[in-house]
Amino acid sequence: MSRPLSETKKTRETLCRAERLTLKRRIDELMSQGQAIKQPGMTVIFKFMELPTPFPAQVMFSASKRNYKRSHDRNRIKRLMREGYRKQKHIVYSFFEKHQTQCALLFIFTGRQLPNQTYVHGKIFGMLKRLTETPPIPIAKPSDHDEKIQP
RNA sequence: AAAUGCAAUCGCUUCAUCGCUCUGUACUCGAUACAGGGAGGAAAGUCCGGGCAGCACAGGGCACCAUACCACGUGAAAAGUGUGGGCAGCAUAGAUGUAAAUUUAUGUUGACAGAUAGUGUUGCAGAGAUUUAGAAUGCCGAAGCAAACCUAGUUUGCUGGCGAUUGUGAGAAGGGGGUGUAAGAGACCACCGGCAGCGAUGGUAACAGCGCUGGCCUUGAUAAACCUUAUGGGCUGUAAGACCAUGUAGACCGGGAGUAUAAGAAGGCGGCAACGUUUUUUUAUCGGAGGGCGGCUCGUCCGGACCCGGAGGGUAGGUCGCAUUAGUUAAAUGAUGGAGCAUCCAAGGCAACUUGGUGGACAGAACCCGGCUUAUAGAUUGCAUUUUUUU
RNA sequence: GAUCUCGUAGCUCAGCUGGUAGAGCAAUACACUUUUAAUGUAUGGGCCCUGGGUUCGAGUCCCAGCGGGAUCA
Repeated sequence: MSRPLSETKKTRETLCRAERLTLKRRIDELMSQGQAIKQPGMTVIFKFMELPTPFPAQVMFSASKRNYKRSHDRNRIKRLMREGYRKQKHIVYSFFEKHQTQCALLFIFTGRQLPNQTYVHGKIFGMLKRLTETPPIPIAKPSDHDEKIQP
């Protein structure tokens, strides 16, 4: 499963399919058992679990249909979030690799108005910084459900 | 030149860096490198239709639904749509005319068959709303009866006659004129108008104008009320459907039906044999129970023993369907910067324009195709009308 | 992707074959009561989701849109 990655692949600012969360069963598990970090405008749900990918994390992005009726608005928000994550993912990648773990991430945009790139970029940066402050759980052990959300 | 209406087209361009998706090729097989493709006019709404799939192979009649001026394309097709035409309405302009109006041209709009096949509805108002209606305001005093008087008659009242006038209403039984009459009325006459029928002419046709009738004129509106006529339509929908994998209950309850007939072949058993019996299978006849052809019925097909209903149990993963160079299964087109081109704002200028700033309409394919509808900053082109300016 | 329903007073709903808008609760005022509640009487409140069309006349019929809700193997 986990083939050793070349050093260039890890450091380059890419986001291919193996780095995205695509399986319905795993998404359901993340939604029901994951922990959440909330900030105004954005929420992150994450869970340390074993993933069928050489990358240390898999990610997905979402925007609520209730706040954004039009599909092109939701598409744009997801594209902006994907761009921000792509540029800054090395922050969490190095952190996860140091602790020998894998993590599933779900970014939910909860704002009301259509944002621009700099706003989303800053939000993603703050989120990733706070992720590095959480105590990671090695993938060998089952995750603890009753863990408190970090302030 | 501007504005408005209609029709049509476009709807940011380009460069650099980073990144996404599909296909192909290469090798050290990493999801690495290279090459190529990569969102609209509406992709939207799902309002119509087709491809395609299932319901047995998609049959007849009724019911139901849809459509409705004509010709030619497109289409399986009523349709829809394109081009051209006919008719009707509206607007503008011109001509004739005192005027009402008529007519011509241009533009534009029209769910544009039938109300003389039948049924229904037509509130309120009004005398009366469609079986030759009705008498409120009215007109008449010819005819009949009665009374009075100045008694061959006149007046008044009642019976009566009338449908012109006023008024109501969306709509009141063709128009104004004459004859006629007690008063009146298409009751009659000429003209005009409408409808129907017939005839010939022009046109492929819709239709047009013309002529004729001892014809009808008592016959409003509504079919987007039922309906009539003509034409078309079987129903359900890609969550259709096919295959693989996993799993389960051929169990339970209620109801119904009962294992056909004949011939041939093969095997088993009994018997010395003829033969008998039983199982499997083929053909022919019959086709009960029940079911299908999603409304009913006819007709037809399946059905050789199980069928119908109830209540439950189980699985809910994958591949195909699925794309002629967009293409996926949490679903790809983005970000940043530079230059240009629009919009908007501010300042300057008589103006062309200059400087600075802002910053790009509606909107994102999910099986495909055609039509319709809706959203749309702005730009361009054509036609028509109006206004102003110049020649 | 497909199929189907519903928009009427502040709320929940009637309104059948077209004729001009109704019920219950709520609100306001008055009466009763020391006061409130309950009760009784009266009153107001609607561009019938929006825009066109048919018709003398549309909540109702037809067309298009907007918004809510439900279902599918």
